Amino acid sequence: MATIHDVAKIAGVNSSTVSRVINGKIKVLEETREKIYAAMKQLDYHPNSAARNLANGRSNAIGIAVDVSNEDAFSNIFFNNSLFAIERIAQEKGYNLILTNVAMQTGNSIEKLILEQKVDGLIIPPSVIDPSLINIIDEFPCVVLGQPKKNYNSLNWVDIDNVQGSKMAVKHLYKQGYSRIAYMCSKKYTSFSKHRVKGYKQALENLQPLVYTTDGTLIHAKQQAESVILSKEHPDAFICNDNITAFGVLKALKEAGLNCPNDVGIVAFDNYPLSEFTEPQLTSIDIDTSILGQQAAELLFKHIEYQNPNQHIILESTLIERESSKRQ
Amino acid sequence: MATIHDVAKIAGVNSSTVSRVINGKIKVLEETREKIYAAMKQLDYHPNSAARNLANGRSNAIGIAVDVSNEDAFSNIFFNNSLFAIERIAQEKGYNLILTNVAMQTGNSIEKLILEQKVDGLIIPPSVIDPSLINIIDEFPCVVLGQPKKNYNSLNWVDIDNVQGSKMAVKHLYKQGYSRIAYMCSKKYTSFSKHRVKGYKQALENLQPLVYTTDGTLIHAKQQAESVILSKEHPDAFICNDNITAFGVLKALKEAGLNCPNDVGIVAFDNYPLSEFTEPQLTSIDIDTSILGQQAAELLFKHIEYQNPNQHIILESTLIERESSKRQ
DNA sequence: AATCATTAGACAACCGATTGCATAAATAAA
DNA sequence: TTTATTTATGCAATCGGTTGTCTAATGATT
Repeated sequence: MATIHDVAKIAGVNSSTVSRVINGKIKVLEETREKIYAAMKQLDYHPNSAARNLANGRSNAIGIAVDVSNEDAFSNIFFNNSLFAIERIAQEKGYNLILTNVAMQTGNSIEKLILEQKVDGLIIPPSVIDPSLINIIDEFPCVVLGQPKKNYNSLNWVDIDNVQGSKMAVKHLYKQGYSRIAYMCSKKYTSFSKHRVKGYKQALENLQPLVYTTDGTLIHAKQQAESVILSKEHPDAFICNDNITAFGVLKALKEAGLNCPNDVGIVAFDNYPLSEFTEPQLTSIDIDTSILGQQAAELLFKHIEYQNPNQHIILESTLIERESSKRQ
Repeated sequence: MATIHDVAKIAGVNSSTVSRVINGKIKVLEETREKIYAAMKQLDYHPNSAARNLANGRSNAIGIAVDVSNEDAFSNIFFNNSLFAIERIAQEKGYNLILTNVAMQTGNSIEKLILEQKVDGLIIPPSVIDPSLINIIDEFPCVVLGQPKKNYNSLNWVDIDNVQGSKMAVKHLYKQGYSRIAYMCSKKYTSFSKHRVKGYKQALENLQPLVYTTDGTLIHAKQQAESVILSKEHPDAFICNDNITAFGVLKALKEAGLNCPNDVGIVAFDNYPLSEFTEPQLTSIDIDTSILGQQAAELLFKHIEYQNPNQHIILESTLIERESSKRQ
């Protein structure tokens, strides 16, 4: 591969001049510029990124960490619109995107990405944050995709307003005449679920909360629902942590001979195309994960290019009323 | 950040010795080794990856290109198990994974990844291959995720046996007593669809093929199906290019008052958890995209670490019989 | 015409690793 | 004891860019 020195030789100038021309850091005679471009073309020159990174101390890459032990893409918010949005913005900025899954770690690669200077910034899920990582991150450009625990609140983060989402769901169900509202939570440990359950409990006010948890699979959601609706005083509405869970609950209701929405109502987080397909169609809390990713990326680049924005962004979610919560 | 020279100074040795100790390329006195490790620890030393890449001419990264203009993660095979599997293997090998979406390209970044030496190998979809890329790839380690066009057949690739999948579907439907089998194709231009349609046509033998295409959305699949089943001589079975399409067709059937499987049978590609949830449960052609990704990654590393394997791998798919193709 | 300012580009150090070669010390062989 | 061999480590070049500083040439100022 041709180097900058080869180009310089052919153009009859010094490599420093070539470098400055490439990076637009100098005024040169039109004639010189043309000779350089001609040489670059002739040699099909492309700057070596490692050399460039070494010289200017940047990697021109951002890292995105995900934490998924389970290959089921449906249940993983990162692997949908967020990731696309982040990739798009990185590309616009001329950055590469390095993807790493911390769940199947052989070393702690987030720390490696920072310490070996492989990335100029990071987008991470709340689940990977711990004191030792915090220690390393310090002022390193970083955005958390989801609200971290309170003691890590000085980090930049972007999140859906999950608390508000749950509250909307509860209020909506109340208004529709449901009174014994349960929460079917699909994944105990994510920050999303935690906040949703929190909002649910707050909105219930003095009533007794009913929270059930599943391992995230449709089957398990169905089983959980089955065991719940057997009792006489079963809930007359479920808020489901995601679409898959809702499908499981719906199926359980059908098999138990209960009508949704008349006997039991459902509101579900996520708003996949499939939620319009079910019978009844699912009332959903729509979270725009594409904007989530976009905001995270923009925050990150603010930090990289300018300074730590020290910002928290909470995105509103909207309730889309469909059939599953509308008694006839 | 501490450099190798800082470590060397503190350990009282030359940086070359530190380098060789780190890379295990030399026998040193136990005493020297200990001094070096102590210094590394003291300074919290981590080698700079750019310098390392520059010096040894490798990037320790592989690139994965995807070609998705549409954010709908459901319809995109890359973003599910394949990507996970690839990431896992890359991590095991100590490589980083650089993700790029060629569909929203501001430059042609696959070529950049190669020419600027940002990656040591590439996994690409068939859609991005063209003569100019071929020209650059030459003997560059590369694996295509999906079978490319015949004239690019010298590339390494991994694919599902889509032709066989369709054939299985047709034969299965015949055996179940269906005779007018249509193919509902969701995305015209992917190599997957092409081979599936091909297999479908071959298995039909002399019968007239009926191929309908959609834009990939559930809604459009439903509309297409509606327009088809109005005619008196409508198909009595559909092979659907993916689960989403099948859901659309199923919905159209229900609304038209046609019973599935008794009036119209369905076999669908993909085997998402949801296919067990529908009523009737979907007979599916299960393709293991996790193994697809794994094989692709393994092939790529063979090329990177050893030599061009010049290999094509075709993975069998299996038909999972459920209710949607079983007349009662 | 003499002086100063500006401009275009060259020189060389530097980024932080790796590695071929050289050398000193230690050990073995004669 | 001298020479040959092995072992442990140092020296310095190199990978391919970037950038601070210097110089020569050109132009402006008085």
